[in-house]
Amino acid sequence: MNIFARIAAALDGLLNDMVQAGELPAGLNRAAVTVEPPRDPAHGDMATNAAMVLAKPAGTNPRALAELIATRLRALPDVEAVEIAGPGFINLRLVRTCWEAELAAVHEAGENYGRSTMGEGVNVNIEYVSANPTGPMHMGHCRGAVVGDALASLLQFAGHQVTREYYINDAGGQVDVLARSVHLRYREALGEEVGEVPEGLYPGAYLVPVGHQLATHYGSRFVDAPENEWLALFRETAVAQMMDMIRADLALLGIHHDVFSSEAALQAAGKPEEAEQWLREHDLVYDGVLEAPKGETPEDWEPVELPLFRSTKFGDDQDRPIKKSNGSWTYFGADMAYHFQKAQTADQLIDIWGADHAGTVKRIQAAVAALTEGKVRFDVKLVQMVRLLRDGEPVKMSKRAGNFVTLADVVNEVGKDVVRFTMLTRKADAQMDFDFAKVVEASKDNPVFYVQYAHARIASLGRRVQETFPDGLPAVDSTLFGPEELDLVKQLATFPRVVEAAANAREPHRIAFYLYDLAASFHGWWNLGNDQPERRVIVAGDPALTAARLHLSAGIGQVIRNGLALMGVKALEEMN
RNA sequence: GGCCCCGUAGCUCAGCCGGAUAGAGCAUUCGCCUUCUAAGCGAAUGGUCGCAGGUUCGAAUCCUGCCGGGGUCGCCA
Repeated sequence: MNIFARIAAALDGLLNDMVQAGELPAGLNRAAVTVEPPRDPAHGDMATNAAMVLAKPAGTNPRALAELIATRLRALPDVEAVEIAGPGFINLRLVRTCWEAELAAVHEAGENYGRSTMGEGVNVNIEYVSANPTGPMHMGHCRGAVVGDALASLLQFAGHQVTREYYINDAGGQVDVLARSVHLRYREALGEEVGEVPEGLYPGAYLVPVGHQLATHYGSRFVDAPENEWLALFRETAVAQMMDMIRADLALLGIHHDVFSSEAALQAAGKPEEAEQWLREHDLVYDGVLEAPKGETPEDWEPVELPLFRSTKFGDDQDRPIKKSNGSWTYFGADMAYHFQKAQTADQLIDIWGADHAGTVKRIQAAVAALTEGKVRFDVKLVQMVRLLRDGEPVKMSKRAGNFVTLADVVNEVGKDVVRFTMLTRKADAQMDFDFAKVVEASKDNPVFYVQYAHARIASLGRRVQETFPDGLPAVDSTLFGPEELDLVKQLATFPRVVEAAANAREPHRIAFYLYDLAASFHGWWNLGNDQPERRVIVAGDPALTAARLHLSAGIGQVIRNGLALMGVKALEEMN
């Protein structure tokens, strides 16, 4: 239990005592009562809003109630001072041994410091990436991949059972296009002059080897054969190889999914039919005709009767077709069944989507709400687009000739850790720029560098201290800490809170911001030693002080490593 | 036209399930250092939190309506 939760629990117990003593009515809802660090550290170590929240339902005023609570808080052994301020805040200051103990707890827990049981083992399925298996990963997929993966790690660390899943869209028209593109490369491999790849087919050279392989394997038997004889075979072969490429690309980023689900397999197993039947029985699917979209009507608009899901019952603007007029499933129809399937084994679902699919969020949430009867928490996290820049100039990309920036290109240029960290330096639903020059810049305004630099400085201490104190150091005496050192410990102590809050909000970027703040505090502390050698971590001639400061530094390093681990970034031992 | 996201300092962005004088980096200005604890350090200036209402003891945060930017819009994935 972290230090804030511990004080919150003590407060809760003390409120119970007040009920017993008749100072508070029984049965008050305490859900809104918080214990958190105040915005201004001058107010103390922690603040609670208990008096303000409970005063009205208790029929008293905040200041009077605060007095009663404060009296009991003062009796707690961890509490050094209590003050009432503003409209009824209760500010408390903890005894310093609390913080000394917290630093010890960082060392004791090590890589587990910050781990939480908040998730209570709840089973969360998080689906991310799910790029179409028609080519290598490009930068458009990158952000969602990193955000999804970091969120998965974060939820795990916060006590959830996490499944990382990838949905392979191997059943739609695009994979047929892929198969036809491969057929062209297959003919090419057999010596045919194919010239320029026709419009509408995938031009990328990455399909050449697939064509070669098919040519080697099957010879010329499919060259002039009708499409129905080779389409499925070519499609499956191509998809399998594209997925190998995608897995390799993801591996470059350190991403490994637990489950790969195939849309084709889902359909072959009759899952969409099952979902449809269940929905029809509950009058949530009916056969109907949609109105033409408002605004401009498409020229080729023809009213058709289709099986429609009543998503309007769940807040969508329009009911949505689950099958096309040719009888095959729409993407939504299959996706609905897919989510239904995921909900069989998971307590909560999360999808990470590109913002270009924002328009379809309501219908899938409606479908999940319908099929699970509202029992499964389901979040769709939208990840906004990333603009690629080189020295401030937008990187030109044309889809033609496969001239797009691939994920592999970027990772090879700036490195996995830089890509991952940078993708987490904005909240997911805000657009961001990725400038090749800036992300590798060695300066204070590059958070990647700044955090890594802090860790490298700490790591350097371990190497250097042996030169200064070859005979070793005495045991740690944390009573030697001054206010600056204690402030750093207090900042470390908020890490478990940040983890829980970030997991709860499904916002992994908060870890990155926390680490940046922590690094900034560390650098500030470190810089005190610039003009005052006695303020350095390693103080020649003072082994006791050195031991204490080294202990704190190592604690900071530990928390930085733990945060970076959640982001999937390796901490550097030295800068190069 | 509908829907979704965003709108906070000159710029790029944080702001934790509403909380006490709204934060950081860059830029600007002013000092310091020119170092071997490495690619600077310290400080100051700077904001009607897009606008207008509403809910609340209390709103950048929640609700409604506008304005501006981006995205998306029948059976594509």
